[in-house]
Amino acid sequence: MTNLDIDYVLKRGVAEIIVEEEMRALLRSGKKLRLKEGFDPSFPDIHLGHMVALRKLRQFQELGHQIVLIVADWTAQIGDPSGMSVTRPMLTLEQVKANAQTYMQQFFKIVDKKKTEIRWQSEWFGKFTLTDIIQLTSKFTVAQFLARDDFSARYKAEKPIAITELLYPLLVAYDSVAIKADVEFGGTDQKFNFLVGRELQSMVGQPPQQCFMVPLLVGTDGSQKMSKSLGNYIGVAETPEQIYGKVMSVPDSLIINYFELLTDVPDEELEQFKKGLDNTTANPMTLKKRLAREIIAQLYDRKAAAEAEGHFERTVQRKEVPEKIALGTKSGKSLQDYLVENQLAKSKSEARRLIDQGGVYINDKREKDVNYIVQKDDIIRAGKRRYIKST
RNA sequence: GGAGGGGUGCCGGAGUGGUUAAUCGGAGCAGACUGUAAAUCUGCCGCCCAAAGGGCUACGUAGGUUCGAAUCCUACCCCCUCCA
Repeated sequence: MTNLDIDYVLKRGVAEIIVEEEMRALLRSGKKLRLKEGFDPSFPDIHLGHMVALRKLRQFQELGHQIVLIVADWTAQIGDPSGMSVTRPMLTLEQVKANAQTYMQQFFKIVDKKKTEIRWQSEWFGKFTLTDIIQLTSKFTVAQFLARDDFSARYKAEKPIAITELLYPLLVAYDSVAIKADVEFGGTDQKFNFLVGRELQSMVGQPPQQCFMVPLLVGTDGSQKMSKSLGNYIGVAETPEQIYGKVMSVPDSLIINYFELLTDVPDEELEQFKKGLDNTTANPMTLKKRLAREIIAQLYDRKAAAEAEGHFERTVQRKEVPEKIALGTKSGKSLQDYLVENQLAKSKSEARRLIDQGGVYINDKREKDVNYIVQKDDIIRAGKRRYIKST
């Protein structure tokens, strides 16, 4: 991540910059820029989708700029309208603090802590009065807000839009004013919010922020954007083995995209990868292994990446029994009961199905008898890769 | 205040008296195949009984009609849209 040049930072893995020319001018000016990044404490887990923007923050830090991380303890209560999620539970102060803690642990795996300033929304919204809110809301019209993609889509689809949701972009925009942001970072789904921030800043006489948007990363299912609620995510806090495995399970069609957004493998090399995949001279598996290593190396280190790879090769590719196997409960029960007892199956019916379908192995031999009595030190494998050893 | 629409399994969404544990899609799980935990194909996919098979619970909640209800009736709760 050395000799970063501005073109690379502004082009690689970037969806849109508003306004690119102003952005370049700012970078040339030599000013230390304040880069805004918000975080919703109801969702403290960071996944690779977030990592795309965080990597950009990191690059800007290396160019000498300042990150301002905003803990959105107020807007968390509203919920980002783009999520269309159910009404959120109100978080207690302790929960918010705990989540912030968790979040930052993950955040600083990618972003440099020393060049980050942390601010809480409550610093300014805590003092907000009704007058402030009326002033703020009077600056925009309903039509402007309904123009926003997901609002209009929901409106047309006769889906509900809470009034507080209209407030969300305003509050986020005000954050930009409060911290005097020069640039705001996020996914393309944040465009509207960013633009409101930009507009609000100029209304109050601040130079308007630049909007730096990265593409939304597609999740491991290969179709929808990566998100925790869809279950198609790879969390940055997961173990190297988990990350490695999940990266390998990403559809082959996403390989190049992931390299582009999540690694610094040079563009020229990616060009070769692409050619190789197109004319099938490159094996997608090999590329994904590289991809997995690159990602893990950023979140942990090269060594962890190599180890995760070893683990994958042994357990998945060569189907070897892993070195360390969790110990199960006492032997002497029927296999069916034993699976349930050790949570390898949720119910007896499920255990039966698993056995009937040939998904259970005892000491490497498929066991089809649900009444097999589990012996001491049996190594039981349920499904592809869940192992347990009886005691 | 008025009018209308709706609440079904993890999610989406069919079904409007029996043949419905409930079409279908997605997710998930398993198997086969594969240089990948990719793709593809096949199967499973409420719970319980060793099983052929059987039993129990389930379609917002509570009652009712009926030999039989997710489907009909009554009350209640909740959600959405439109008009004002």
